[in-house]
Amino acid sequence: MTSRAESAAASRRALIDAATDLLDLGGLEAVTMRAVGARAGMTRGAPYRHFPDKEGLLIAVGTQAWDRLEKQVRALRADSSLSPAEKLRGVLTALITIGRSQPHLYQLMFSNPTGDPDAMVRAGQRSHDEFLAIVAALVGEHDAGRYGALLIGSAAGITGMEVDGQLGDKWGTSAEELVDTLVAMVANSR
Amino acid sequence: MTSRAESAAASRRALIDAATDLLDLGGLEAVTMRAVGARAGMTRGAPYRHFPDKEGLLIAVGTQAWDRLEKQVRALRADSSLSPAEKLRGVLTALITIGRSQPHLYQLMFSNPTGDPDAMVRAGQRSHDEFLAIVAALVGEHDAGRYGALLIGSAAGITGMEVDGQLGDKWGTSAEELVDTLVAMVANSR
DNA sequence: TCATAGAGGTGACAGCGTCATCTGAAACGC
DNA sequence: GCGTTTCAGATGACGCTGTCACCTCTATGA
Repeated sequence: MTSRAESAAASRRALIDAATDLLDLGGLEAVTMRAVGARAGMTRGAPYRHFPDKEGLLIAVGTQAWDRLEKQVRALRADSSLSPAEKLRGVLTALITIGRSQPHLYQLMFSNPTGDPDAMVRAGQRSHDEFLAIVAALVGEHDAGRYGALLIGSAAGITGMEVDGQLGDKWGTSAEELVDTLVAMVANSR
Repeated sequence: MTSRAESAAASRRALIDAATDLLDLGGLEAVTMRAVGARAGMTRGAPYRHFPDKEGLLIAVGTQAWDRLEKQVRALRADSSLSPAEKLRGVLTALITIGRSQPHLYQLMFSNPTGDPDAMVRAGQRSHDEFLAIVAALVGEHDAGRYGALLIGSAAGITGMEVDGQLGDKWGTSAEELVDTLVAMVANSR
């Protein structure tokens, strides 16, 4: 029934899920290898059977989150009932939603766990490719890179402010309003 | 000559400088209370005479960086030889420059050291106020908040991508080009 | 059937943030 | 001028962390 490979894969998944839960519940400082092991029903040394070190585990957590986002973006792109601008708005809204519901995970996705400078970048590569296709449909192939980077960077920064609670009180606006403004500006600039 | 208050202030400054140096040299993980004390010519317990804990020291480091930026923004705003759009471009470029020359400090400025959710926000308050005045001169008082948040968030996100080295190879653009695009879009949207 | 590989448990170590306690010198009341 | 207070800094200690070496046990494969 439970072959060794199966149980190893299940353990790996349990560890990633435990780390994600701890991240959501108590932020990055709550994610200790000991706590992750305990929450996954193991002891402190067990995670090292599946990940080289803590950073490796965190990269796996971020990769899983990027994979989930990629599926959403892919679905949006395939939805023929939406206009290019609506698809773009959908992607940026999905980003905001992650930021709001899982702020610590969101920060991890856009962070750079010391060491490999672009491990998390690679994790988000497929999402970025999907996103680029949506942007290209709106502004054309030639400007897709420039506007894509502008939109992703802007959305990331805006969501970051939203996550830190800076938007509402201080600037009197919301992340959605800013994204709408941004999409409208890009669509008009063509 | 060196009264007690003076030497205490000097020690405090030395500790902040030491922490900033360590941050620049080896990232956040290199900033340990022990190393900060040692670099400032003291022992590990000494920093606790000037800061309640490590987070307090980091907030002081971030506050100092925001204060420096505020002076730059203030000077830009006062420079009557610049157009509103040029002033805006100058501020965003200053942000990019910090991100490039002191990436870890930059991340700290926009991070949220666990605990007080807006300690760093308060640190940047005066910079933000100065910035808001510049934006208001460009898009009018009514839309200043919305466009100000959009611009700050976008610049922060774009610089973050630049810091992580994502811009050049992957999207084939630069932070300056994106900021120029952004400023042009905002100026045109009026 | 038996050797092996690999998941998981356990003891140990150095480094960390932090605190209680001690020391010495500057500041202050008289 | 002298005793007292205050406070910067030094030091020992504690619990927690990431990580490793080593041990145990069981599914796997010849």
